[in-house]
Amino acid sequence: MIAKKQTASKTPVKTSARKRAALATRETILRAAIKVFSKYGLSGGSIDKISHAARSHDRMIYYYFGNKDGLFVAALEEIYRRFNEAEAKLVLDVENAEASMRQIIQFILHYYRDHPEFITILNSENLLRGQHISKSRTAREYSTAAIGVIEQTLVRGCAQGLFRSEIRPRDIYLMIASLGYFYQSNRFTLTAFLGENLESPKVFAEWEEFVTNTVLRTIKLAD
Amino acid sequence: MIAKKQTASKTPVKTSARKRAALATRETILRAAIKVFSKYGLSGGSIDKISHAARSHDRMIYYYFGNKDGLFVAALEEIYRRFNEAEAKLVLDVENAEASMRQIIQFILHYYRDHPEFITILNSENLLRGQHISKSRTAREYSTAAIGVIEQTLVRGCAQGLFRSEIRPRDIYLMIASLGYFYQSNRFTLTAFLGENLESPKVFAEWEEFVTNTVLRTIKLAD
Amino acid sequence: MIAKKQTASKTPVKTSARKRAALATRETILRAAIKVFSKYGLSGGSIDKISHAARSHDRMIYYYFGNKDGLFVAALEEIYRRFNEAEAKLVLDVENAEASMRQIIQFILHYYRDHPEFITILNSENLLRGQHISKSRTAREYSTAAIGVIEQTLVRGCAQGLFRSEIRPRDIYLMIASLGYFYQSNRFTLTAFLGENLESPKVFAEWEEFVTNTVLRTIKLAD
Amino acid sequence: MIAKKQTASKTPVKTSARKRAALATRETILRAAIKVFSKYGLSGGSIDKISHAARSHDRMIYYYFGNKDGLFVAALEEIYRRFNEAEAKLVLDVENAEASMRQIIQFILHYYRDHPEFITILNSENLLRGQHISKSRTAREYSTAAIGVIEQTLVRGCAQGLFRSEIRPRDIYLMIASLGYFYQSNRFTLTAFLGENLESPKVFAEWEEFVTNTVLRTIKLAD
DNA sequence: CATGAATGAGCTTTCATTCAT
DNA sequence: CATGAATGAAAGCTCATTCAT
Repeated sequence: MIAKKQTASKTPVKTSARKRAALATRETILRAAIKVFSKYGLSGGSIDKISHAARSHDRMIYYYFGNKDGLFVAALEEIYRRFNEAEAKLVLDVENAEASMRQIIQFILHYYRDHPEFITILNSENLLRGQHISKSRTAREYSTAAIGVIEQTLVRGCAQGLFRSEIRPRDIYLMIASLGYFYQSNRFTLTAFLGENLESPKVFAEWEEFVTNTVLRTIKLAD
Repeated sequence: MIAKKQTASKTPVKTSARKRAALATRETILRAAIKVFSKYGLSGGSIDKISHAARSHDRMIYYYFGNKDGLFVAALEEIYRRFNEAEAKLVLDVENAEASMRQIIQFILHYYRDHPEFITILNSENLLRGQHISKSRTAREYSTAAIGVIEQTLVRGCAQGLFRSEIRPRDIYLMIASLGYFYQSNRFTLTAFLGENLESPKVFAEWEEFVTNTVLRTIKLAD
Repeated sequence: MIAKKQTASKTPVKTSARKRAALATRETILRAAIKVFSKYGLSGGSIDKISHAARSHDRMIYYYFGNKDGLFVAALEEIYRRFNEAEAKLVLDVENAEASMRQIIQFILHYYRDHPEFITILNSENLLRGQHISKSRTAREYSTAAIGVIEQTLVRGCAQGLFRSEIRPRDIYLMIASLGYFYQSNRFTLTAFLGENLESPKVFAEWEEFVTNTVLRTIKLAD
Repeated sequence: MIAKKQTASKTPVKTSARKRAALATRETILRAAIKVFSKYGLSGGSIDKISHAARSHDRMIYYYFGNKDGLFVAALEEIYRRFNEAEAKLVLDVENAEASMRQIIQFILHYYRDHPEFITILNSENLLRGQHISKSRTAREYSTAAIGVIEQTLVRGCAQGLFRSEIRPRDIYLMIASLGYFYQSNRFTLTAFLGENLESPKVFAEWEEFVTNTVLRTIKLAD
């Protein structure tokens, strides 16, 4: 019933081949699950589709993740983890607050564009009214990091006399996320709606520029 | 085999009781479908759940909508129709461009807040990569209206020397929609993420103000 | 419940347009039923497929034929009727018994080839263990005619000192029917089985010749 | 998702009890399928009827045969296999070609009489225009054997100066099959048609004699 | 660590048929 | 004479999950 978590090895020096194989199976299933859930949603992404995509067996999913919900939770945590990992690698120009902010905006918009599974799985979770994420302890930790980066940049910009002081980091985070997320999440209906292909590089680049200008206009002091 | 569309009656003066009842059945099913699809998504929203919610029978769904996809398309077009209908009722203060813009922003944000089915069904459609909307002829017509309102307001503001002229109406439409949509669509994961209840009236009001200020800051000429 | 038969008009001189239209509907449905039952069998040939093929409505089938079984019975009797009608048009060379027999064989083999629905519907009825035909009064009448033609020819051949006298007409009828029917009825499995396309004109012509020779060899006195 | 064929065990010495039980399940289903398809045809023979007849569950049919078509193909191949198996057991009197031919005719006619499922399932397949058999690799192999027996007998009879040399084995095969098959396949409509019960042993025996005499008359040299 | 077998409930869809006008 | 609306049962098939090794 209860999913077995990939526990830390007691003998860290020499992991047995068996254990490594097991981890590989677990990872393969998880990767497949992310792909399938991303494409079909939670109810549309069947255990069968996933085990097949992972070239494994239904039974293994129950072995490693307990049940379908357990697998979905693991998928959800994994996509958050990946986003965080990517963000941690972001090297900002500490000298230049505006450049930093541009980098952050670019990072978020590009991450959303290049990781559609991040968006679709989050949407699935929101369709379920966040019933999994609310139980997860890891979610909050990740948010602190994400907003932290923005906060530091805003503080630096303020100190340099470039940015407005009354701006809340959380609002800027939401603003950038909104402008990046909605564009990707709804690109299919928007494409039909606007009669313009939002997946074209040119259209995306224009949007990126608009977002960057708008965010900076929001946080910068008037010249 | 073929879904019957609710066609205009040939004898408009005297609609028979049966015909009225039939329309009612169709409407009841459609309303139930919107609710169920909204709550469970396309694959999660079973025909059975819908017919039960409509106090009708599975068979009638096929009678009126052909198949599940046909019903989903009808639901999709209906939520667009409703949004458009609501927007058409919006009475703007033509004298005051800034007030107009505030009204538009408020309308959109409130509409998203009060019609979660609009958001979840659009998300479902985007999960399916827009496979239904791309076939719909009505989508484009609706968009023209939605952006048209913004365009007129921008033009008026420009003429009055209040707004910047280089702003594209489509960008402002996307901006407002993004800021309103993402907040609602992702409110569950965001609530867990931020540790702040985005459904609280106070938090919503603050966001509304932020969005309004930000959009106006974007379009207004510097004082 | 009970199918309404196409009753004889009370005013035979002047059939009303309405009545003619009704007959047309009935005939169209019957023709469509024969096609559909022929292609899909009784259980595979749905009321819906038939009414659609007839460009009519399900309800009309019940109006004219009572229920699905009634329609099948009508189809069955119609294909027998058509066969009989065609046979009645057969003009035999009364002077020459052997030529007559050749004509009969050719007629049967060609009729089976050109009317696959005759074969498939009979097969459907036999799958149902003849449950419809056993109730039909018309079947026996038809058989008398069919065998009668063969009997007359055999008798003439006998009188002319050409044919053996101990031959039973019923056996010859069964023989010709067997050799013609099996070839057509099982042509798909035989084609796979023999690796030879039984639908090719050349292969059919060879079979026709073989059948003719064999039947004549059976009934003719040794020279 | 994919039908599992009953593969040869990797450890042939010691088959587990579970594996044996599984094979039994598969076999029971297959046997039930043959009975049900035989009685109701392909579309009339429902999965439910079959699983019930096999005292198993719907689900197991999909587990072992993939889908209904897969089950039908298995049934089709099985009845061919059985016929072939029975024919292989046929011990012919090699010294006497005429006796051999009588044995072959008797075997075929009796097999058709005693295995009505062979006939009805073949008819079902022909209704479907041979869509399954054409994909089967085994069909051709069986035919070679069936005709081979006749060919050998004809060759021997020729060598003994008893049979005509210009006779093609394939025609004789078709002739015997036709005369045996049609009689059984259409016995219900023929019974109504002829007013004679073709299932009575006496009538069958007479037909068997007629067929034997006719075939021999066809292949034998005139005395 | 892995797997083949089994299960029962649920899925979307089609069936033949009847009702009310 | 014809038709749109309605119905309940059953169809083929997939679902998440557990059992026995």
